[in-house]
Amino acid sequence: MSTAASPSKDFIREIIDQDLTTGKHDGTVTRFPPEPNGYLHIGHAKSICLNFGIAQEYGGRCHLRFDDTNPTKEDVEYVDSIKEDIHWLGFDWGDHLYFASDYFDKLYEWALHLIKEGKAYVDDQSSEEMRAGRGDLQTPGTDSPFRDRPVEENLDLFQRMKEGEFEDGSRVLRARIDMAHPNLNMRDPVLYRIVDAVHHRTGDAWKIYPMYDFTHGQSDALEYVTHSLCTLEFENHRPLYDWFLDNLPVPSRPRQIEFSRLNLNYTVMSKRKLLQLVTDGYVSGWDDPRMPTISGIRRRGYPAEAIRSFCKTIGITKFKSTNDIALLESSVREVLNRDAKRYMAVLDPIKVVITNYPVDQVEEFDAVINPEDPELGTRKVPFSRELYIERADFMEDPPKKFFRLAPGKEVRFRCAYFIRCDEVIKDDDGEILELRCTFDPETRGGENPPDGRKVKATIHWVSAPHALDAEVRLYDRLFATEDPDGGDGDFLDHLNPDSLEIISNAKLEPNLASAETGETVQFERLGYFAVDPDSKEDGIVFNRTVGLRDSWAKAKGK
RNA sequence: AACUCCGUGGUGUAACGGUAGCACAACAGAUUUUGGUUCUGUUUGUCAAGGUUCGAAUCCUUGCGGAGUUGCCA
Repeated sequence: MSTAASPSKDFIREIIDQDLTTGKHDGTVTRFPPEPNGYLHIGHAKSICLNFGIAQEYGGRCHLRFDDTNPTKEDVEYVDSIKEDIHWLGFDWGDHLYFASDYFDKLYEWALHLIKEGKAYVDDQSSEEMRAGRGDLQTPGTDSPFRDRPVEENLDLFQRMKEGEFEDGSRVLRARIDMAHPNLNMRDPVLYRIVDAVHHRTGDAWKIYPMYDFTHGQSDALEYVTHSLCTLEFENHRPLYDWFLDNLPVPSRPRQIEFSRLNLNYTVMSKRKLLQLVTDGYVSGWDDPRMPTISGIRRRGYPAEAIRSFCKTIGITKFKSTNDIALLESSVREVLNRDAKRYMAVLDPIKVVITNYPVDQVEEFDAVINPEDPELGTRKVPFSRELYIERADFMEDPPKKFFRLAPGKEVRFRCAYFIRCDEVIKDDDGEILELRCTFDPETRGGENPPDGRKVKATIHWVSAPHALDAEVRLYDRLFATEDPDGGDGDFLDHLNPDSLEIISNAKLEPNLASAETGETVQFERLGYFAVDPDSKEDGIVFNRTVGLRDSWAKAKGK
């Protein structure tokens, strides 16, 4: 369905098309292979949309495989959150949930195979010695003194490594390829290392663990993955990926294809840095709404559909690029404009008293729930003599282009009446306490009056006695500079000190009492706001998802 | 000249030897009971130099620029 919608295909889909037409494959199998050592972020979303998206489009399947070959870093906690995030994004792996650790026996057997073929050996060098022997970018490496160890000795040593006879780090199993290879990954890479740790799935069954390189391609082959899609930094691992497939009796022949990872400006994406933000308390957790994690984005109120459409617009290429956060926000607004219910909320209230409105009278006005979806109908909004409006919607001494309320000026209170400001009441410090205004009964519902009078602005309001109190958390970008990773110094130096502003006395239209946790609504003229899980019975909490486009703010800034 | 990969408006991406297009951003204007939405228009680009060709963003050569790679991480 979506294949017909997109006029052009990325280079990966073109390769798949070709493999299908040439008969190289008669189906398409992809996989998403996270290591369960952290939370997923929007960069992973790109890969998820690619792999699961291809499976959908081609009627194939996409496996979820946890790359759990390093027990010191991994945990089930991450397995669970990763599954949740993928589901939230709208994808499902069906019965195809796998773990690299499922293949430990097979991989061990294949290691023995290489040893017997003279293509792997046990190396007793320390990691320092190995590093020295590897050479560097310019100079070839030198052979390990253990490189020509007899097969029987290798078999014996490797088995004893497995049985836990040796200390961590004392020996490794290496492939016997070429110490002078221009690609460092081919200079006798490590296949197995000794790790004395409890694995979250295999417990203490293993004392040795395979490396990523010795695991990934073989796992793909065992699962009959046809196209193994990964990011660019694995490009120079591909010769090794292929070397294992060439030298092992694998059941199928997957192909690794690399694409460019996602970068976004004004944020960081590396797991290490995100972790530091959490552990050092710069954010409230992995799901802090300012984080680029899937859980953060979700809590912020970004719809999964917007993430998917964003991933579609940025495309798949091999060139390094940095996407503008504005592009993501534009996808978010597009979905939310279509779907979000509208309400009125006042974030920074000033009291307004309608002096000619009866003291105890309350009227209910009909307000459209979503102009993009008229079938949703209308809601009732109470209006009374005392109201709140936004402080920014009143100026005592307005500039020419200011259309909103000012002394002697008239505006429309949305869906209610034309209101004129007569008087400004201030305290001794000159702080505005309230505005005294009058309404025009001939403008009921906000209609233009019979005399043809017009106003230039319509502003939102909340009836004071009916208002719900709420906390609203306003988020801005976490970093003040476009590329916090670039340049000199610590990325933490680029943190935006104003990335969170908490408003504790926001006034909401009473209909908002029924908003559910996780729901994202529009506060008219302000932006989109999502109900935070911190909300309690007696106090609702909103996160600002993203503001509305604001051409007045822009004009004012000039 | 280590090796590999990559260079298209401000950003992201298309054009598969035949009119450089789309989205975001920006800037104008129209509509509007959200300074929202919608609609219209405008500005800005093929890294460079050679070559092949009737014709080059696309093919070739050279140069320039960027990224990745020297974990017993993935």
